[in-house]
Amino acid sequence: MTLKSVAAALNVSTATISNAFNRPDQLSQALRRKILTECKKLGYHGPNATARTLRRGQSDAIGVMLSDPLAYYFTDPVASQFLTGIAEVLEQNRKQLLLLSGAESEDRKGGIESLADGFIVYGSQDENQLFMRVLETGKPVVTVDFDYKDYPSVNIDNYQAAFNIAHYLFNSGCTRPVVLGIRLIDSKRIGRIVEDELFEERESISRRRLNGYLDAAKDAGVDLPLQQIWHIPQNNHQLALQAASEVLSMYPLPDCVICMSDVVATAVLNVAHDRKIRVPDQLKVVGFDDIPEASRISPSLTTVSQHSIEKGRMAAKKVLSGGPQAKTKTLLPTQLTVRQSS
Amino acid sequence: MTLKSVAAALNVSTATISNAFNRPDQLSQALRRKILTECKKLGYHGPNATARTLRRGQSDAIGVMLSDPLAYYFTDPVASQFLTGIAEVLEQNRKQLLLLSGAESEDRKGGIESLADGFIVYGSQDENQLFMRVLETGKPVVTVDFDYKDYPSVNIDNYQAAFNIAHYLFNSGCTRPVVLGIRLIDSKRIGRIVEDELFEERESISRRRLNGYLDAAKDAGVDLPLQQIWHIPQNNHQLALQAASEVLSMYPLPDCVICMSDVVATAVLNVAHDRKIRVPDQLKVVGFDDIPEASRISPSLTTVSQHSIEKGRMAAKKVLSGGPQAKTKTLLPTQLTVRQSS
DNA sequence: GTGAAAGCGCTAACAT
DNA sequence: ATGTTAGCGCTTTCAC
Repeated sequence: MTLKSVAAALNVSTATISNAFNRPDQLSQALRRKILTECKKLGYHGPNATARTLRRGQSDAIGVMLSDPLAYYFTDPVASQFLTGIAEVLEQNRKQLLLLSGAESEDRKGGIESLADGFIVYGSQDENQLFMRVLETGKPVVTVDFDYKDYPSVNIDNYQAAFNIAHYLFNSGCTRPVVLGIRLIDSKRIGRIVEDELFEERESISRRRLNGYLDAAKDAGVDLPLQQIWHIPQNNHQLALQAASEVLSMYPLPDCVICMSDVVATAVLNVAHDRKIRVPDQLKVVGFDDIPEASRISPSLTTVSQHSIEKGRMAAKKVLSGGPQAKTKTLLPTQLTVRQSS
Repeated sequence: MTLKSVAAALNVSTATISNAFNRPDQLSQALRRKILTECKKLGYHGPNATARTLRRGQSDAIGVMLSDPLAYYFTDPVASQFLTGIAEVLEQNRKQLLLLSGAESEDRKGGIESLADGFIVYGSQDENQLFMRVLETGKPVVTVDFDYKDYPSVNIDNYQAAFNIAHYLFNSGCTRPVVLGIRLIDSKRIGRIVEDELFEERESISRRRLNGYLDAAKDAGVDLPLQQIWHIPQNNHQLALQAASEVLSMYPLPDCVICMSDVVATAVLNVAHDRKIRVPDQLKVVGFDDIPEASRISPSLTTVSQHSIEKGRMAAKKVLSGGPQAKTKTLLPTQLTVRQSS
């Protein structure tokens, strides 16, 4: 069933069939209705999407690109919320959502850029080839959680938010903090940071947050030496449990654990619970993100609320409206949300 | 940059460029290497995916179709795990993942079927037009969590699993159960089921689970009348909280709440915690699915473990290997996982 | 080992 | 209001 065969069957030209589907004003109501009815009868459900895309040079799809493997999109609560926001807006605008992985294997990525009309790129893409290629297409690109040149972006102020929550903590009397960081260095191991590892100054989210914590400590006169800073290679509960387990074996116990994500913080809460460490009496715990579980868990989690769904919506709106007002860099607000864990 | 223009620039035919990318054996090593190098220099990153798809009639993408809006994919923990499993297998096999919503608006869905080489259809699709169209394509289709004619499928035995967990509960002395069901009837309201509403006998997951609970009750001589059965229109924490709140206001309190999902069960646990109802002493709570949060929450949740990730993997493997051994209906095992909440 | 050419299914400019 | 036609970028058969 192709447009052509349908045209033949109905004794009209292909253009007319095409118009019946795409430009109702180009033919009489009567004819259009008749065509549509016949098509349904024949089992023709509209123009082939691929051919249409090729011809129009437009796919009605927006690509969302992450540097991690695809599975991460579904596993991480923050990524999930972000995607929820995107999906919502795209659906309203009748666009398809194409999930792209920057970790795509070298040979597989050929020509993928042409499948989408615009791209939302989530998370830093140093050296990612696919990202560079996407930029070359000249199609709308919005970066999220990082900045690239003059491209529009959606971000939060990671430094300030981190500063604020640490500041709050140090103000409530914490003096022996531990920081649980994510991807602070390029290593698969879990553990303390060693001096020179932190040397390379990348502009990652983690680094910004760390700087916020560090400055807040300095401000408050709290000692936060390198060996109190831990690295977890990925934001994942399993790994976080392991790190938490080690951290809560320290003697003396820290009086607070500052986590770079709620996923990590919930793991700390779990371990503390198992070991009968009382939160917040003996130990305060704070996270970052405000994922849904943060308010459900007991004790509920003090954290930095960032509206990840809104981030997704915002990013989607920006790619869709290629207009100049969308060419801006947006900084979404965050908020310190104090709950039971501190 | 098109294959043609590259061919012109390098003074070879388009076929040769195409071969350089797709069939290394069709030209000399030397020439191929040279072409590839030149292409990189010119900024040509491989054949346009759309044109390639059109010409080959193959997209290297697998469509995953859900009856709910796209956002649901990312919001529901079970769907997320399922997708994680799919993504894993597809990535290994270098296929793209195309998220499709059965709730696609009428006019938007034209020709989408052609975008994927095969389909995984998740959750019952009564009357869904897109589903019917997908079937018409003749491409591989795997149904998950429901069956359709002779198509291959991946399922669990919902009846038996539900029977088992209820049986266990009634054996541990519960006599005043409440069931919290999801989409038992076609209504947006939260509340008890009224007699005739349940009349229409659909083959939904919920209905199978309900039948399992009901038969287990009968078996154990426990009274489980219709007015102890509640309906929640969607598997979502918010709605579940509301239902839980009403259920836990009953007097006398039920001695157990049987939930059709862990999302609902965690909501019950939350409300119980707020009201200082002691679980499991005063109230036992069980769920279904075994989502990650089920083992983390306190008290941890007794539930039916189904390996949703494996379900995804299985489904993906089936679509990919169109072979006859994949034409079977698979029933994945489930397991009663007893934890603190009962 | 390499090139010429047909055509995948469609849309849009132009002609009638 | 409807029809004719070129061509989107590619792959593949066939000829050389």
